[in-house]
Amino acid sequence: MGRSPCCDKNGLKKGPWTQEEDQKLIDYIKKHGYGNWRTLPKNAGLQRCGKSCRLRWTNYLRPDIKRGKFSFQEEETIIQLHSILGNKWSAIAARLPGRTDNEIKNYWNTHIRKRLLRMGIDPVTHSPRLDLLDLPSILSSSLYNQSQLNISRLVGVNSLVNPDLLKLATSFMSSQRESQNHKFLLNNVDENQLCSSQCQNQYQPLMESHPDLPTEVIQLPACYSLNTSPCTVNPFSNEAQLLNVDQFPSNFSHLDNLPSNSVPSNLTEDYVPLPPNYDYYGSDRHNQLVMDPSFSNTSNFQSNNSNPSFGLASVLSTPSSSPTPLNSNSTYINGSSTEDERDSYCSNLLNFEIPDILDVNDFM
DNA sequence: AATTTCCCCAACCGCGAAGTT
DNA sequence: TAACTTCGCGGTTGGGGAAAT
Repeated sequence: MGRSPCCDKNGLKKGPWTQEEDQKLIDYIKKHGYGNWRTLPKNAGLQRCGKSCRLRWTNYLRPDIKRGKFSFQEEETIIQLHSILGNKWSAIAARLPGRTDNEIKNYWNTHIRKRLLRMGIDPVTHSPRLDLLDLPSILSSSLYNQSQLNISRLVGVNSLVNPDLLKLATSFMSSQRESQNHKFLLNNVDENQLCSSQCQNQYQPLMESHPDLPTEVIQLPACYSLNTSPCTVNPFSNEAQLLNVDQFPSNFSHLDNLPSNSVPSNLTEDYVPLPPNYDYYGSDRHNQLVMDPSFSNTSNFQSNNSNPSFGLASVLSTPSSSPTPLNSNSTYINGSSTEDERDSYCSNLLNFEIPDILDVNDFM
């Protein structure tokens, strides 16, 4: 309730900070510490509102801030955490020492999010999006040529995405590879009747409203990794999971029968408990965000991938409840027919539920 | 070289939660 | 318990630099 008065109304300065202002703020906080942001600017001799001072300090001047490019490790961690926490940037930042929520949010919106989209991964649900499958790029990758695509290990996707759908996606690729031997692919969706009536029903409304949408352009992540080089992750542990195109059903009606809220036991096998040192980096405001130990002790959803941080993957992705709709960001292309426009259709195929055993609140 | 477009990121805005009176 | 204050979070904006034309 209530709100602090706007800076404008007090005639306070806005906009970029000068070096002098920075120095004043640093000097004051060095001497007196921070807190009571409302009175701080006055005491520090700054013509700024407390909010602005706090933001400047927490996002820029704080001595423990790590500046510079995000490491690959950090990127992976962000993705994995985002799959669990959604747009809880402060919670994500709490687990990335030296990074601020603002920095992570910016990095997500400007880099990671776009990259996931290009890779055919829904940045909100962290699920592969069949509607975004970009087979040409996948097929051109050495990864694919080596038949080493390992969808089940896609970071952040492997846990709750319906395994049959992963098979489906894999099979799409297999089938397309087959057809590539004869001619350039991507024109066989209809011919091969790969889309079930269910799928077609989901396509239908969008296709009607956007007849120009290319039905053949389907994108699957070559690897849920930011590494653009061929993935080196383990191949499918069970090659049988890679369905041959010939085995692929002519329709997917069986998907209707799949339990939407079940997590196959084999999907939990890759998980080990969280490392015990899940703590944060100092700032008092984040101390409350330490990982709940009860979770780390009981969860079976920690990935055993090389990432030392989170491997919870998309177990607790932020599907429909995500506060940020796909099209909420400026990177979301509006207007013409784009890959983003295709985001909506068929996505229901990848819906999944959070198992009851997990309490999302443990992460908050 | 000039202009336009794109992209990034620091900073702002508004809301809700938590704390205080 | 209601009213008010303060703080923190997430979404958005816009200035400026880079890239493209």
